[in-house]
Amino acid sequence: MTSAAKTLAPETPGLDPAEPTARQAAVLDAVLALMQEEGGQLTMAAVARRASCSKETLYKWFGDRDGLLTATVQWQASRVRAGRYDRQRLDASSLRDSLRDFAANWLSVISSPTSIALNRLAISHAASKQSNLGQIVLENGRFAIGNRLKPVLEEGRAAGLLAFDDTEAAFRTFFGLAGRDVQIRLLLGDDLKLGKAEIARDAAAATDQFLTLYGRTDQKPAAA
Amino acid sequence: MTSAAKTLAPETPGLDPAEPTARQAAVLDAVLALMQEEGGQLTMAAVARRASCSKETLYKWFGDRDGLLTATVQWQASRVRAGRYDRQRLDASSLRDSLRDFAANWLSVISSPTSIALNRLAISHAASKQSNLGQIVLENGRFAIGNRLKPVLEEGRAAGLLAFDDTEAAFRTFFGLAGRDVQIRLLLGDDLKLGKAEIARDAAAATDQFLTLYGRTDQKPAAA
DNA sequence: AAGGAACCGTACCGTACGTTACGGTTCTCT
DNA sequence: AGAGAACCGTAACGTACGGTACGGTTCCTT
Repeated sequence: MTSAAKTLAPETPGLDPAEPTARQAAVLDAVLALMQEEGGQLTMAAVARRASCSKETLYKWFGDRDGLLTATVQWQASRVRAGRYDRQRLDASSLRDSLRDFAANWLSVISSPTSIALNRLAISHAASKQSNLGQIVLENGRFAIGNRLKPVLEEGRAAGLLAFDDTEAAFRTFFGLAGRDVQIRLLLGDDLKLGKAEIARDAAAATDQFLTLYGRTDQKPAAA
Repeated sequence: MTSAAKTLAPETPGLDPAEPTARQAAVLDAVLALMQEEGGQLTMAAVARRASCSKETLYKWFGDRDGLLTATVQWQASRVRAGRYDRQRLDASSLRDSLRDFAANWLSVISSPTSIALNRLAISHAASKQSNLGQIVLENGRFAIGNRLKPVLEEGRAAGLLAFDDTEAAFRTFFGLAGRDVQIRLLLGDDLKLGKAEIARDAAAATDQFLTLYGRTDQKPAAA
């Protein structure tokens, strides 16, 4: 923590989170791959070996081990930007579809090996208070999905499809209905198996429950 | 992992999880205290210093570092056995009270510094696959509350107050409604403040939502 | 009181790993 | 082609920490 660890890619000025070069991205992918393997040998030497680069280069690019891990977390976060929900005309059916997509997408994310490894890493570091990995993961996970879903909820309310006072509270209910015990079980090593089918089913169930709680004129239209 | 690490307290035979002696319990409490401090110096030397005992004794009693941590987790688990819910006659009101108590108790547990530290530790170890701390924590957390709450749900169903097919699914919904994003945020270091008042309010809200989803003839009896 | 077990405090050992240093190679620029 | 930067592979260094050894002290047993 003494030396550089500031500018990640000097050749692309102006970007603060610092877009990594292709080679740097390959290194970060190596880190991601490495931390998903159970043996968990996440050492600088292992990263250098896996990425076929020298340790000197790692330190030159990322400053220290913490910088490398932070860059890795941000790198992964930067490509989860998928799934924009363009505002279409909202009726009961499209709202339900949107919610289902959100829930299914979220379940897919939190059950992916990458997310599990990343969250474990960030949680470990949150214990030692040595970095802000936890904040980064939160910002790109729980809070990011909140910021993307809340406009949908408010549009649903504006369209008379949903009824709630506190958007945040409504979102947290949806979050709980969708996620339930999945994330904590996976983080603790329970081998919960979540296939596409289960995710789709659970996302639909959570959405139906949410609409039961917050839907307005909408009710059970014998969906399934 | 080469030497002892089997019988924790030879002077109390017959107990498999091995009730620790008073002195040993003091050591385990030192570990618990140590892992709640942010600096997180959870080394054998630090434990010995904190507990005013020698490292040699630690190794004699617990075998190795992993044995010490496992004993600590089990020690903490052994005293969360509080909150037995004696089956009283179940009416709508007492069921609602029971559910609120469960939710409030669970929120208190997961927001306590001890639980946070313990879960962080277990999650870190789940990454390295080096022990079964994760399983122990799951067994005494998520699954323990499930086993205690499910009978209540089934009594509620038997009494005609609740309607559901799958007890496990109903419990998981309750779990999600109560916990929502609380645990993951706390584990990742978000400084979410949960006082008694918030817990009581959130537990009541979760219970009301659960009863809306699963209650039978029961509805909003203008409780508050 | 004598013997011994248990235990404390400290010193010591070996290893793992973060970090730095360096020689040799490849790539870039002019 | 030649100079210099960037980088790879490997070696070396220092420290932190898990685990062990040992002398001295307390306490229990007989």
